Amino acid sequence: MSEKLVLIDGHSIVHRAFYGMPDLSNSEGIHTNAILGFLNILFKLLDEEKPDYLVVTFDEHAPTFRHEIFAEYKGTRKPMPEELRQQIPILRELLNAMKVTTVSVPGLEADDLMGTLAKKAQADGMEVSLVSGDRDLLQISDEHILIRIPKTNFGKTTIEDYKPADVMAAFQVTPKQFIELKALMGDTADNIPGVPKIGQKTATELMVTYGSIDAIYENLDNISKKSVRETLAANKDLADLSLKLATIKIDCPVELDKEASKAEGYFTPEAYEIMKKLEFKKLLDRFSTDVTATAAKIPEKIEVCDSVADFLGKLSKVSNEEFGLQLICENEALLGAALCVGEGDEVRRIYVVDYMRIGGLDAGIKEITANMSGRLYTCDIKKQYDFIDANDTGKYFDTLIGAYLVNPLKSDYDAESIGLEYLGLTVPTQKVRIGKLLYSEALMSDADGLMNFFCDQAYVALVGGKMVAQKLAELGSEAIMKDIEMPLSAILYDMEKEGVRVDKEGLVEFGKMLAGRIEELEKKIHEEAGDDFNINSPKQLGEILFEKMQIPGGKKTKTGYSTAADVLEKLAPDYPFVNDILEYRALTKLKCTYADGLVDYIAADGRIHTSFNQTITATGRISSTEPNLQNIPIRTELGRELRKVFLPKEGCVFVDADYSQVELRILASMSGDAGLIESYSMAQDIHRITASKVFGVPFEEVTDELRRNAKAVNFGIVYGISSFGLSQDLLIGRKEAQEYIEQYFKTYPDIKAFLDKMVSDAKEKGYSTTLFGRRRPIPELASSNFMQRQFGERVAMNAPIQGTAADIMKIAMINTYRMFKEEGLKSKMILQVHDELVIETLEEEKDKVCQLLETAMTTAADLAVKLEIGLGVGNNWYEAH
DNA sequence: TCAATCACG
DNA sequence: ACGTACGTGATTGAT
Repeated sequence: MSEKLVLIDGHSIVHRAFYGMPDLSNSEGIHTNAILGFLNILFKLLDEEKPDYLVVTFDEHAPTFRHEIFAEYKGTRKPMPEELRQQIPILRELLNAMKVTTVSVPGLEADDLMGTLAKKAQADGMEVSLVSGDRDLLQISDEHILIRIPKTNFGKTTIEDYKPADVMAAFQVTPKQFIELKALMGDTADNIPGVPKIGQKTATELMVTYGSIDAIYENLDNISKKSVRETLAANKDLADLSLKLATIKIDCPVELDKEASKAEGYFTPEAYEIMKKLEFKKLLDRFSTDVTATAAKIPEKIEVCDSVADFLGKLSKVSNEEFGLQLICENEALLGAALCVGEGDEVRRIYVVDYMRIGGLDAGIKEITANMSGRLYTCDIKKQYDFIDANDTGKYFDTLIGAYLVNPLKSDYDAESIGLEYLGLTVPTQKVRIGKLLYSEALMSDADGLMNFFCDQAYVALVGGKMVAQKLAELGSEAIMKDIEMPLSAILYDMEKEGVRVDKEGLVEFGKMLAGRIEELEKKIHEEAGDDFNINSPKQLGEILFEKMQIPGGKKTKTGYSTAADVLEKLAPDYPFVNDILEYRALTKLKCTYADGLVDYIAADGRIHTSFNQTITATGRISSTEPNLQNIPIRTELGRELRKVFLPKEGCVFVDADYSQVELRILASMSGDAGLIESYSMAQDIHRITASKVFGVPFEEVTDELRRNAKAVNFGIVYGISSFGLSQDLLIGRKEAQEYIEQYFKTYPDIKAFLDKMVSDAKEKGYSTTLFGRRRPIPELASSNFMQRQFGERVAMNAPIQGTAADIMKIAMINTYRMFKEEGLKSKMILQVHDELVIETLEEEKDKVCQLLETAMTTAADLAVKLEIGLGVGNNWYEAH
């Protein structure tokens, strides 16, 4: 079998990758999307083709023969975006480290190098794949030269392949003719203004008829269409020039160095280091363990205790110093523990199992943590509070939460990513260590894997945790960690454990009721459409609406028609059918996500135990998953009914407390705008008074519509307002929206100044800050892309406000928790919905609870405006809110 | 696994 | 000339 060579056009592929991949950077802010996209394409090619040789070509910054014959050559090209420019030297360095042969010759373009190498290799009897983003290369296509053009869209890569026959099929011309076709169309002379062009259709026709540019000019008189004839006649020189520019040289002075270009051995330690720095986690898996072994390593030795007492003794001994502790918890049982102590070369790892659960490990650890005065580092403490005393959380440091505070934008916070980022360690994942086994199963069948997994975690918790703690100190975020996040972790643990009681029968009943109506609607919709299509498929629905039924209001999304609610709502008045769709959507949502969906989460105790996640959001809010209890319907009456199935336990009621316009109050206070502050002291209804001031109407004469508009502007301000966004929301013209905004800023001038300052500060520093010092980096502000930058600006306006609101609610929760404890109440916080708290309380405690909530929540922050709350009491969530 | 949709603050 | 409100999570259909 003949040998195979893959040739890659470095510059064109890296460009493709850059524009096709979503923006991406590592934690140091180095953009990496083009590099990653390039590597994805490279490895896909290697996997697919398994070539014998690989060469990547690059252009050099030097004039080429094309510049000599045509001075303006590529002269007016758009400059390369800074984000891309930075990545190219890194990519070349990486390719070097991977021992990939890169060829670049000053004065020669990548195209020419590739053309020459390809033709020579073919002459030597090789099969060649030539990979480029540039169609000009199609002229090189030959019997043994396959041209491959990759397309990357949002990280997904597909490749178009061209042999001469495919060129023929696609363009009706041979590879040789293809370049003449391009020359005829003036493609290569793009930069010369004022050149009339011949369209692809005409050019193809001419080429098919006459075969070459020369032949066309010989037959100029036979061309019937006058305009074409004249254009051709007037531009003969240009066509020749175009042809010269676009013809790829196949006689450059380069040779394939077979020895150096062997397609193997890319996964070198040097490459590993670079990819690690770039945080290409998926690619790191491709390196064999002997390569990763040369990288930084966790000390291997583990001291296994043969008795629980021995372990507890050792733990007790270090409990007044800093130590890492990772508990093996499963189903409220403690199966074992890993301890990490010491510093530098003296780091020790100590391990114990208590799988029979007779050693008293659980009680021992609880007692030691209750009395310790050192600092406990761990990964994900919330999962371990069953066995860690929670009376004083200030002495605990959850390394994952710490890393989140350092940078809340990362996608995951686990020992692997923290180990990599802070220690340069490749920590094997749980899957690598014990596969899909449960801890209890691993204990029996892969005890070593389990031990290594937990000892690694304890190591990262301690050694990585110290790095994280140091970073937090540098950022001035220690207080947020110690006073807010760590105490909160224990509260969230309690809330999850407590859960919320849900009426299963009620939920099932609600689902059944919806099912009937849904079935009717489905039948009706299918009848009206004359087609049993899948209403849940936006693709099918779009085709029915905008093609079959010819409803105007066409395209929007990449993949076809938009059938989103805001589009359909505009059509609904004219088409009752569309209304049925909207109702169908609303009902199926209620049934699938809520009625049916929630039933599956009701535990044996009749309650739903959601997870409150502390390391997800960019702004500092918490999130709720499995199930999400922060998006239970309320905006429509039918949806709101669902809240009647959320019940307090026997003998209890719900007390529901929510902040009143907390974000707007924060805005008023942080900006110090006297007008807005005064508005809050003047009246209860902030939207009405805003309308009165902004639109210059006496307070009593503010119409509902004016109030609605003012409310929308208030919201918009908090989101980082744009006239477009406001116009969409209010269904008004952009100009009108712009006037509202201007009027608003005129009324409250300090708001405008404040928002501007938030943006300029964030631009300067690269991050925004809440009132309590929580940071959010905003890398988009440095983007060369206008859209990205504008997004960054809106984020810079919103993040301090939303983030401060999150801080305040967290503080309020901590206040509440402590007050309940001090007062000896049995009441439990069970839900948090960003600005709302739900308490399950004994009937006799409810007045006290209301009073405490009022204090806890309104004193959480000292603002220039009062913090106010709304209180409700009820026998279910519907009634209480 | 992703895109589209829609539920909440 | 672009295409846009901020922050989440679950479900569905299509790939």
